[in-house]
Amino acid sequence: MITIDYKSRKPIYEQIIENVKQLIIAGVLQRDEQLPPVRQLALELTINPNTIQKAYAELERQGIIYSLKGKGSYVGSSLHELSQVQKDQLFQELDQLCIGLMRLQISADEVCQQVQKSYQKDKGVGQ
Amino acid sequence: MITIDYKSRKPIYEQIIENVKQLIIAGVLQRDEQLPPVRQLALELTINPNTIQKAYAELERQGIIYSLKGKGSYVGSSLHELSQVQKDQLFQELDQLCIGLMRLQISADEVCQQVQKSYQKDKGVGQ
Amino acid sequence: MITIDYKSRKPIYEQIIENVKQLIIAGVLQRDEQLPPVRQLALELTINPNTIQKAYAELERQGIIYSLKGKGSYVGSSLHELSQVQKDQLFQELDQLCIGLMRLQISADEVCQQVQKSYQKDKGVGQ
Amino acid sequence: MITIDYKSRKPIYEQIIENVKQLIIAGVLQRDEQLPPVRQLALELTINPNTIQKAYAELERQGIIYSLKGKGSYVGSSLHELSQVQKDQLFQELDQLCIGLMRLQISADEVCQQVQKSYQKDKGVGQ
DNA sequence: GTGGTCTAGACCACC
DNA sequence: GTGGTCTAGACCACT
Repeated sequence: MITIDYKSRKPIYEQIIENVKQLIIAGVLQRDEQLPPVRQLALELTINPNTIQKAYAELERQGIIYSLKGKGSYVGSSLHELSQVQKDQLFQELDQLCIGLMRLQISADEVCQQVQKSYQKDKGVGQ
Repeated sequence: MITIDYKSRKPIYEQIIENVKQLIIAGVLQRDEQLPPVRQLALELTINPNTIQKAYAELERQGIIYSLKGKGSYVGSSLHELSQVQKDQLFQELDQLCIGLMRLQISADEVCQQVQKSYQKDKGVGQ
Repeated sequence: MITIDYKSRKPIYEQIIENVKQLIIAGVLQRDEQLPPVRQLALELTINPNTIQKAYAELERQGIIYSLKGKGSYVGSSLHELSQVQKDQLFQELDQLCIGLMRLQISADEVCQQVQKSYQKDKGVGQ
Repeated sequence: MITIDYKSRKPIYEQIIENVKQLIIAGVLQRDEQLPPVRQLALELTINPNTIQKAYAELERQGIIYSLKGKGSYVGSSLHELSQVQKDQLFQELDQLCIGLMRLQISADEVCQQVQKSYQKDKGVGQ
């Protein structure tokens, strides 16, 4: 459900944060549903529990999830414009990327074709 | 000519390397043309000269540029498939981005429109 | 009668212990009087009965109360200097607090005024 | 300059956060002044550097300080109502404390005397 | 078993 | 030398 890119420059704990947010937006994780326990997720991803803990702590600080000591972590309520913020962030990254692509004399059309290809390839992955 | 994103996670010296490569590929910097001196570029970007130095050193190690002690740094000759490698890297990043966008239920078409917009906006910047 | 601060860092079962002790010292709970049954108190405070149980167990270990299987828990006899120990603890906390207040350039007089206000506000609550 | 109460229930990293905030408010740490480096402070307090790091990270997140990789951490600018917030928090703790003190039949006057004593004792410490 | 905190020690990128 | 991230392993409080 949650995938990590170990080669990425983005810290693992931030990747987890992004992942959880997206899963909530996509409706995979519902309101008040329990998140995978820290240790279990650590085992699944073969990552140190502290790293998961850091991600969950930040999610709680943002009001995205809430934690009950000794019980677990759960999807919270304050998710209003989560989706829009995420989208803006990704579109901003896309913008940066396009600057680089332009400099390589790559046409917008070719980029779009590549986008279509990515969508085909990953179809069904996030569902 | 060279732009730095200080908020980016990508190290400054790597941003410089990328920038120089793209400028060479785009033909802005020609063969045997002199690169901006380390100190001057450091002043322009208000960056520590060591950081520029590190970028230039790596570019020389890769054979992209050559340096003449006491004279300056110049665009080298071994640029064969520079372009293709760069393109592959950027397309891979684009791929990662698409995964996130799909999860937000954003259609490939909307992404392509955004790409077109970016191209319009930045037209002429990199030239 | 017993109040819990769920946001407090002090564990719930310790808060209960403190509360019971203070109620005994204040004379609200008399010698050999029955304490609220574990399950009832759990319901009132919407807390896990185990937590109440843990508090009562510790109170019994300290000799403050005694429990009769199948009957209930009762206020015990060994209460000699309970009051003094409690007072010392609270005064120590007060001391810590004053250090922080001093650093904020808040005068002792202003603190005292605040103390008076607290006493006014809570008058009758603990009785 | 920074003091930790190891017996306190309040996590060490939170105590550090409070301490730094108070030092800034009291004017001991000025705008753009460098904070003690993570490792140095860790040595002074004989605390793990990770704990200091956690405190600094949270302070940066709150906009109280800013960090420059490889250079250091510095006092930031967004300190507007820091003082008032801190005061409110401490007064709230004081309020809680008074409730306990009242139950022990300790008069407001006696509490105030104790406050005066604390102020005498710690005079000059925070300066 | 679950989250929260802390220690010890390591590596990386940047200055 | 400095901040940022991560691992490994531990203890505590709560359910």
